[in-house]
Amino acid sequence: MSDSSDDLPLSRLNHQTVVRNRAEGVVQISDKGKGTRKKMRRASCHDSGSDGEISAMKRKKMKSAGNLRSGHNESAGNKKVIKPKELMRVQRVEQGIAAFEWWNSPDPPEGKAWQTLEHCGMTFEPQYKPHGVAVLYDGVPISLTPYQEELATFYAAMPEDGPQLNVSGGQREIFQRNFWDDWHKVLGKSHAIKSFDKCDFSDISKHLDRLKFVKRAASDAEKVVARELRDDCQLRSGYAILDDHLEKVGNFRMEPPSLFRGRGKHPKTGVVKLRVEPDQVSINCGASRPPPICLELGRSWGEIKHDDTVTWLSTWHENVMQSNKYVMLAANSSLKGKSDFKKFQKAMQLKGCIERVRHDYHKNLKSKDRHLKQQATTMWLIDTLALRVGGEKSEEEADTVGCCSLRVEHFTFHKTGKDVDLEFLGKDSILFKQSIDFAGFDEHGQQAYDNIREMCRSKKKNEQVFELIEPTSLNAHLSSIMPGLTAKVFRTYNASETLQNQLPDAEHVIEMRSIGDKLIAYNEANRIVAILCNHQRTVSAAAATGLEAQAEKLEQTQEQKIAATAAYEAATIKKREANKSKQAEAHRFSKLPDEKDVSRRIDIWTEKIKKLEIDLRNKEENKEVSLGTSKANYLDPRISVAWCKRCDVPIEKLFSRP
DNA sequence: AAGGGCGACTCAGAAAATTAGTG
DNA sequence: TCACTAATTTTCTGAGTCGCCCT
Repeated sequence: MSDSSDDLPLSRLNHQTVVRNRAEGVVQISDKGKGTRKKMRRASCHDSGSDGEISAMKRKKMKSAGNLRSGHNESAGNKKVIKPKELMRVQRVEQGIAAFEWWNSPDPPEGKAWQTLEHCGMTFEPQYKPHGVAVLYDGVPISLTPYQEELATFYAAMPEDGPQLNVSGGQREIFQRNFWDDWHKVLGKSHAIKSFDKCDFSDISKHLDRLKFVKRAASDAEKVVARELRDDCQLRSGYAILDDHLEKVGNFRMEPPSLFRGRGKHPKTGVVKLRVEPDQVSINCGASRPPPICLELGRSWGEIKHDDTVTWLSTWHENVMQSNKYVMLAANSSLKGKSDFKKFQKAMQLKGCIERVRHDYHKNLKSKDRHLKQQATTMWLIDTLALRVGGEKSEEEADTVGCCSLRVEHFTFHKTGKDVDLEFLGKDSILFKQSIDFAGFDEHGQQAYDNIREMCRSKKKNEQVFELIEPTSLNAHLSSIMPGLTAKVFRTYNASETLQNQLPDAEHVIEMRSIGDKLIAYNEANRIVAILCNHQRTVSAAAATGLEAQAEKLEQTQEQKIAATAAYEAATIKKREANKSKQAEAHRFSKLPDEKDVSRRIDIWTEKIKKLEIDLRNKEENKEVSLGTSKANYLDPRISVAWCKRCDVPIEKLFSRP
C-alpha cells in the first residue's frame, strides 16, 4: 500500500480498509475507514440474525479489488501507465458503491420498492453488417439479402458438437426444423433454396472461426482499446441511482438476436429470437427524475412508466416464449441483498417451527382423506429429497417435472426390497436419478413409500401420481401453518441446515495446518448440499482430459519420489564410504550429494504427492457437481461467515468480488 | 368467488472472460 | 519472466416459483 494516489479519496479509503482487513485475517477496522463500519465486526459464532451479521454477509463480498497494479504506476513507461489507470475506473466506482451500507439504510415504505430511481435505460448492438460469405445450396453459392444472411449466420454459429446439435433424442431435428421454418419464411416461396438438407453453412462457420481467431490473437494494445470501450459503456449505462445512492445494473445490454437455445428437448429450440429495438422497450423510472435518453440515433423508448412498486428498470417482450424480460439491478445491489436477507430470515423462521410442520404432514400421511394423504406425501418428498414443487407446464415447453407433476412412469418399484428408483427430468432438463430407500430416511418413510405405491396403482404410466395436488393449494396449506411459508423455502432451509450440520467443528478445523485443507473441508460440506439440491454440471471434454492429465502428473511425481528415494540411499552409502577415507582425502568429496539435501527433497516430493492426491480426489468428486449454485442461492452466508471466523479462515477465500 | 393466466421475481447451467498457476 | 494452460469468476439468458389480478 505504498502508492500515494491523491485523486481518488473514496477508492483509496476503501482500498486501505480492505487490504488491512485481509492482512490481519480477521475483520478489523483501519482508522480511516471507520464510521459505522464497526458493526461488521460483530458477526460471530452464534447464528442469530442481527443487522451486524448482514453486514458480515455483505462484507464477505468486498474482496480486495485493485490489488497489484499499483506497482506499474511507478515505472513511467507511458503505455503501461494508461492501462492500469483506465482499468481502475470501473473498480473505483464499484468500490464506492460497496461502501454503501445498505443493511443500515431504512427500507422504503410498505409496498414500495423505491422512492427515487434514475438510470440510463439499455444499450443496443449495432445493426447487422453483412459479411458476404455465401451459403452453398446443392454445392452452388447462393447470394442472400442481409437479413437472410444474418439468420444463416445464426445457424452457422451453432457448434456442431454443442448441446443443440450434438444430442441424441431428436433435439437436433427439432432445432433444424424450427430454424428452417423461420428461415424459409424469410427466404420466400420462390427462393432458390427450397430444402434445408441441401444447405451447407460451413463457409460461414469457417468465416466465424477466423473472426474468433483474429479476436483471440489481438495484440495487447488492441485488447486495451477493447477493454476501454467496454468500460466506457459500463460507466455510461451500467449504473442506476436508487434512493440517492449508486447501484450496479445487472443486464443493461439488450439481448442480441439469435436462435433460441432451449434446454433439453424444448419444442421451440432453434426458433429465431428477433432483434428488439428501443421503441419496443418500456422504461421504469422515478417521476421526479429525468428519464433515460435513448442513445440510438433517431430512436426513442416505447414507453416511460413510473411504477415504484416494482424493481425493474426496463422491460420488453420476447417473441419466442412470449414472455417478459426485465433489466434489473445486479445481484450484489442493495435491493437484491435485502431480498436475499429476507429469504434466509424466512428459512430461519421455518427452522423455528419445522417440528410443527413436520408433525402436520407426518400425521396426514395416514389420513383417510385422499387429498390430505397426497398432500402429506408430496410434503415428505419436498422436505426429504429437496424436490421443487413442480408446477404445470404447457406443450410449448420441455417436458420436465417437479414434485406435484411427477408421473407414474418416473417411479420404478422393485419386487424385492424397499428401494425405489426415482428418475425424471427436472428444471433445465437436469436428470434426477436416485435409488431411494424410503424407510432409511425416517420412521415415516415407510408410510410415504406405501402411499406412493398405492397412488401409482391402477394408473397409467403417463398419469400424475399426485393428481389432486397443485402448487397453489400446497402453498396455501403451508402458509396456514406459517405465514409466508411456501414449498421453495424448504429447499433454502434444508440446504442451509445441511451446510450447518456438515461443516466440521471449529476445534477440529483449527488444527488443520493450511488454509487449503480448511477450504477442502468447507467444499466437502458445500458438495453435500449441492448433491442434495441436485445441482449438476456436464463434464466438458476439456475437463475430462484435464483430469486425465492430472492423474498422469500424479503418477510421474510418485516415480520421481521413488527416484529420489533411490538417490537418498545412494547418497547414504557414498557418505559412509566417504567417511572412511575422509581423513586422507577430505577435500575431494566436498561436492558429494548431501544426505540432508536429498532427504529434504524426498519430503518435498511426499508433500507434493499428497497435495496432488487430494487435489485429484477433490476434482474427481466435483466434476459432475456444481457448487456455485447452492453457494449463491441456498447457503445462508451468515453460516459460512461464522464458520470462517471460528476456524480462522479469511472470508474472502470463500466469497469472491464485489 | 375461484381459478387460470400472467407479471415479476429467483434460480440455473453453459459459455465467455478474466485471473492464477506453471514450467 | 514469459507464454501457455487451467481454474475461477462473470455474463448471459432460459426455466422455475409464486402472488395477484381479472374474468
